[in-house]
Amino acid sequence: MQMLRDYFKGFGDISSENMDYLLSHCKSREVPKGTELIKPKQEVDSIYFLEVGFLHYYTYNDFGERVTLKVVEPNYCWTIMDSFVNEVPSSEYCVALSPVRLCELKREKYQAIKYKNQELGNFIQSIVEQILSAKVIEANKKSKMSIEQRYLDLVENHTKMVQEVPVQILASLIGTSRETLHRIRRKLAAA
Amino acid sequence: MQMLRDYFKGFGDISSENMDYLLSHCKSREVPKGTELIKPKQEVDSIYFLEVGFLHYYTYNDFGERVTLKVVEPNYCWTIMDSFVNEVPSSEYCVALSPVRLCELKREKYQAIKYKNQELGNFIQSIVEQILSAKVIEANKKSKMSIEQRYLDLVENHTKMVQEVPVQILASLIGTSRETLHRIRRKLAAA
DNA sequence: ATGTTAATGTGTCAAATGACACAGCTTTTT
DNA sequence: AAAAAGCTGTGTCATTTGACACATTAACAT
Repeated sequence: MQMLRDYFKGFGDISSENMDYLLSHCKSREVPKGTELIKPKQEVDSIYFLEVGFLHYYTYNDFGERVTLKVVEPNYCWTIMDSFVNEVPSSEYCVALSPVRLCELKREKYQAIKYKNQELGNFIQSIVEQILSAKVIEANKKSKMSIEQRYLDLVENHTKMVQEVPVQILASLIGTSRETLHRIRRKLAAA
Repeated sequence: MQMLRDYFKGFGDISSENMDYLLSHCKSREVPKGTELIKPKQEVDSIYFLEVGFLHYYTYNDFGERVTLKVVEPNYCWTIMDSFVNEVPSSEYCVALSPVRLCELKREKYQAIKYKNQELGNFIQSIVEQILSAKVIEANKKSKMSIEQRYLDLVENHTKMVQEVPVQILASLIGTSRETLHRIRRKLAAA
């Protein structure tokens, strides 16, 4: 749980009682490689915090191609937002790409934390605001980068992901085919 | 203000006193076409709600090309998240594409509302959660759609925007060149 | 009203991309 | 251990795209 504790700390100060209360509602869990954590039609009622390994969050487009929406890496908090917030079934998949350890926070627990006391309410509010801000920054950054720049960004800022996740998944993540990503890698290796 | 009132109502129920309190902190404002609402280096300390007209939110990439990040349309709540949340200068532009009427909510007012009472605090929290959810859904949708599908989506769900906003801006918004968008339009017109 | 700037439509051409096809490896399954 | 399944590297080729150039039209400023 130390990793999650540090993650929370990054969002601001909070009393140690409240921090312990928060952490006591999160349950650690091990998931073997290949596990389908989430399938379409399933209701997602948890937020996940990844400690070890990688998750593949993906869906299919109208042409039947698999599209990677996100590769979740350690020290990242993730859920299927639509399903979690609006209490509707997921239409997407999430599979463990490697042996994974994660912390799970159930919706009821999340709600309980929000209303436990003022400090916790404000703390959660602040986290959600900061995550929203990060999402918008990420989307804007993606919009202005070329495919090659997106790959370089992965290499630089997500080195372990590039090493451990299949190239086809990375290609889809940055919005191209595995062949084109391969050409980019070949070009970069030559330089 | 009626438009903003209805917008808030869409996020859930709230007492009429609190609704009035909320609205009393928002200031309506008219902005002529071409106004640079926001420039780089400027600190953005407001949230904007658009009532009439269109805003062009854009930046420049490393190749010096202008990239449209968002076309803000009526009944939409918008700000430069990074600047607003983290209190840093903007690195992006926002210009009125047409005569605009908007409501402005300053950061201090926003903070005051959050802490005014429990119901307002929860209400704001719920809005931020729902906006976060919408952002993620939007980004995922974009990831799985082709350029042509994105354009068709604009035609279907943002008809007025397609009519009033220059094609080059729309092209950039959906992630292509104006020539390619033109080809798509020609093809669709033929069918 | 008139010159100026911005936006649009269109054609050509070179470059980038995706679709296939297949061989070589690695990992998983039986 | 053998078979199957999945991932990777690579070449060819047709298609798509972006870059450029330029004519036409619309919007704006003086």
